Amino acid sequence: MDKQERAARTRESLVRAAAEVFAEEGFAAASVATISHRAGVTTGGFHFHFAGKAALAQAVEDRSVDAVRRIIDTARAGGELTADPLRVLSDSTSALMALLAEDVVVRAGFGLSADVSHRGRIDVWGEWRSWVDELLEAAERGGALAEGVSRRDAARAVVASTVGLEVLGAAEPGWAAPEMVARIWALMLGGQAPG
Amino acid sequence: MDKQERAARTRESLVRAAAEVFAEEGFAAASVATISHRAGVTTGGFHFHFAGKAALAQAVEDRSVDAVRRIIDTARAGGELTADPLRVLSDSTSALMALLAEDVVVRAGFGLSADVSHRGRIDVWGEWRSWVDELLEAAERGGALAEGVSRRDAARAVVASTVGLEVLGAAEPGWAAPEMVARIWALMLGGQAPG
Amino acid sequence: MDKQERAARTRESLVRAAAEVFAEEGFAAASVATISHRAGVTTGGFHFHFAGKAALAQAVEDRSVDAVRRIIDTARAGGELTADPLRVLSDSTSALMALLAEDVVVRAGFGLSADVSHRGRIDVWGEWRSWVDELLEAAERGGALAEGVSRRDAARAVVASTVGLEVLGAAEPGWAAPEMVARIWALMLGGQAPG
Amino acid sequence: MDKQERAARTRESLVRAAAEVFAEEGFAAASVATISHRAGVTTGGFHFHFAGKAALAQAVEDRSVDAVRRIIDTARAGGELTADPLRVLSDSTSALMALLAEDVVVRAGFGLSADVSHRGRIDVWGEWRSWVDELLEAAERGGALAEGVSRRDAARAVVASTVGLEVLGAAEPGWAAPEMVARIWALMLGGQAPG
DNA sequence: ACGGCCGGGACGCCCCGTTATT
DNA sequence: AATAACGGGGCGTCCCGGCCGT
Repeated sequence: MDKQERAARTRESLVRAAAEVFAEEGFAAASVATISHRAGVTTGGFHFHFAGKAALAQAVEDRSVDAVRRIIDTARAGGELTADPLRVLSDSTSALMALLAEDVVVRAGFGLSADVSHRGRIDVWGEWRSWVDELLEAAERGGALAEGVSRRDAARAVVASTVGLEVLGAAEPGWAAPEMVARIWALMLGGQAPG
Repeated sequence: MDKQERAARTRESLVRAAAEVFAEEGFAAASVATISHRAGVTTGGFHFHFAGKAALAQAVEDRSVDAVRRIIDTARAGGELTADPLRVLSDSTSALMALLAEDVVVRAGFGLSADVSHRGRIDVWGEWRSWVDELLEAAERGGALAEGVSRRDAARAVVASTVGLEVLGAAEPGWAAPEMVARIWALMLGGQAPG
Repeated sequence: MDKQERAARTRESLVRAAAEVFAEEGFAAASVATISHRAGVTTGGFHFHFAGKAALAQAVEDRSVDAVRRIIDTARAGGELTADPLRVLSDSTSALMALLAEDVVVRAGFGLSADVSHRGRIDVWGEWRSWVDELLEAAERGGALAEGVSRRDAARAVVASTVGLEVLGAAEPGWAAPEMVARIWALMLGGQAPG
Repeated sequence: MDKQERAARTRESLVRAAAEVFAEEGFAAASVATISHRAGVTTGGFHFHFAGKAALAQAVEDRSVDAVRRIIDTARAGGELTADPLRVLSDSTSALMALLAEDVVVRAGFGLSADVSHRGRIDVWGEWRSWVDELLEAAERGGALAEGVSRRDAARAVVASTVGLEVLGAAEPGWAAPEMVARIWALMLGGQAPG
C-alpha cells in the first residue's frame, strides 16, 4: 500500500513536471533529463514509470481529455442543454478557460495537441470541437442561432478562437483571462452570452 | 557578379527548405542537416550563409513580416481606410489567409512566431495585431462598430481567430480556406463583411 | 521446505532462460531483463538468487563442466581406457556432441567459454582438452597412433575441430550432427575410429 | 587532396582501432567511445565516417573478405589448382593463418563473422568455406583424396578446424601458429601436406 | 526465506549544431 | 562553399541495490 502510494506520487510529480516543461518549451525541446530533474527523480526512475518521452506526453494529454470530458459531463448534467444551448456553450467555454488558466497539465495537454513536433494518439482539441458542434446543432434546432448563421461556421469560429486564445495565452498570459473570453463570445454569438 | 547571383540563389533555397521543415516539424525538431540536405547544400555551406539555426529562422520570420507589411501598405494605398475600415479589415484578412495558403515561407514565419521552442527578435503576429487594432480604432471613430462592442474586444477576437485558424490549418488544411474565413468574419463583425 | 523447493525451481528456470539467451545473443548482448522476463521473474527476484550477470553465467558454465565430467567418468568406468583409447575418444566425443545438440545449458556453457566478452572462473573447453590429452597420451603409449603422429598435434586437431563444430553449429545446426562428427574423426585419426 | 588523405587516414585508424577492440571484447561489448578514443577521434568525428557501430563492423568484415579473396586469387594464379589441389589447400590455409596472426583487422573480421551478437551482410567464413569446397572437389576429381574419404567430410573437417583454431587462438595465441596448422593438416589429409 | 516493486546512476549510441581548414 | 572533425547532450536502457509484502 505504502509502495503504491509512493509510486503514485512519483508518477504524479513526473506528469506535473512534464506538463510544465512541455508548456514552456514544447515537446521537442523538452528533455527527459530536465523533466526528471524537476520531478526529483533520475532518468532511470523516470523510465520505470513511462516507456519514453512520448508516453509521458500521452499521459499529459490523457489528463486533459479527462478534464474536458468532466466539463462536458457537468454541463450535460445541468440539463439546460436543450433549453439554452448557447448559454451552455458559454459556460463550458468559461470553465475550459478557467481550467487552462489554473491547471498546467491541462494547458500542456492542449499545447501538445497543437504541437507539430508531436503526434499523439488522442486529439484533445478534437474532443472539444465535437462538443461545440453538438451544442451548436442543438442551438440551430432550437432556433437560437441568429438569422443566416450556419452552425458549422459558428462552430469553426468558436473553436478557432479558443485555439487562438490558448496559443496566445501561452506566450502572454492575459489573453486567456476568463472575462475576456466572455466578451468575445458575446461578440460572436450575437450578444446574448451572459457574464 | 555571377558569384553573387549564385549565392543569392543558395540563400533562397535554404530559406525555402527551412520554411518547409519548420512548418512540418517545428523549430526545435527541425535539424539543419535535414534543411541543408533539402536545399542541396552541405551543412558547411549552410553556415557560410547563416550564423546558425536561429538566424535562419529569423530570415524566415523577416520574410513573413515583409509580406504582412506589403498587405498593409496595399490596403493603406487603397484609401478606404477611413471610409470603410471593416471592409479593409476583411479584405486584408483574406489576403493574409490567401498568402498563408500559398506561401510556405509566410506560413512558417507565422508558425515560428507561435512556437514556444523559439523566441525571435521579431513578433510576426504582433505586426498583424497592430494593424487590426488600428483598423478597429478607425471603425470605432467612424461609428462602424455595433452597439456595445469594444474595439479592444473585437481586435482580440479577430486576432485570436486568425491565430487559431492558422494553427488548425497547419494540421488539417481546409481550416484556413479563404471562403471559410470570410464567413467567420461575417459572424464576428456583425454581418457587414463582404464576400 | 516448500519455500526451498520453489526457490530451487526459480533458480532452475533462471539458469535455463539464461542459457537460451546467452546461446542466442552472447554474454554481453544478453540483458538480465530479457533473461528474467523469460524466466517469469522480475529483475529484483533475479538478484535474490544471483549476485549479478556474471554469477549467472558462472552457474551455466558450472553445469557444463559437470556434464563434461559425467561423460568422462562414464568413459573411465567403461574400462577400455587403456585397451582402446581411440575408441574411447570417439565415443566420448559423440557423447559430447549429442549433449551439445540436446541441452541448451551445455551448449551455452561452451559458448560462454569461447565468448571474448566474458572471462569465467572455469574453463569449460580446458576440461575437455585435458581429457583429450589424457586419451591421446594413452594411445601413444599403447602404440595406437599412426607413424609420425605426435600426440600433441593430434590433441590439438581434435580439440580445434570440436570447437569449430560447436561454433559453426551455433549459427547453422547440422554442423554438429553426430554422424558428421564421426566421419570427421575417422578422417583425422587414421580411419580406425568406429561408427 | 590533402583533405582526402587525412580523411583516409582517419578512416584507417578507426577501422584499425575497431578491429582491435572487436577482437578483444567482441561486437556487443565494444563501445564506440572506446574505439573512437583509441583512434584519436571523438565520437562525433567517428560518425562523420561511419553511420554507426554496425557499419564499422561491416568495414572490418569487408577488409577481411578482401584479404581472403586476395589469397584465393594468388593461389589460383599459381596454376597448380588442378595439378595438386591439396598442396594448394595447404598453402592457402597457411597463408590465411599467417594473415590471421599478423593482421588484427583480418582476425577481427573472422571473429565478427562468428559473433552471435552481430549479423553482418557478408559471411567471411562462408567465403573461405567455398574455396575449400572447390579445392576438395578438384582433389576428388584428380583422385588425390585417400580411399573412402568423402570430399564433403574433408571440407567440413578442414573448415571446422580452421574455425576452431581461430577461436582458440583469440584467447591463447599459439593455437594459431602456422607450423602447428601445417602439422594438423598433415594429419587430416593423409600426411601428404608439405611444410 | 523468497521475490516483487521502485528507483539510482552510469553509459551506450546516435546525432546535432558548430567550428577549422582548404 | 565543401570536407573534415569537435564537443556536447538526448534518449534509452542496463545492471544493480534497498525496501516492503508474504
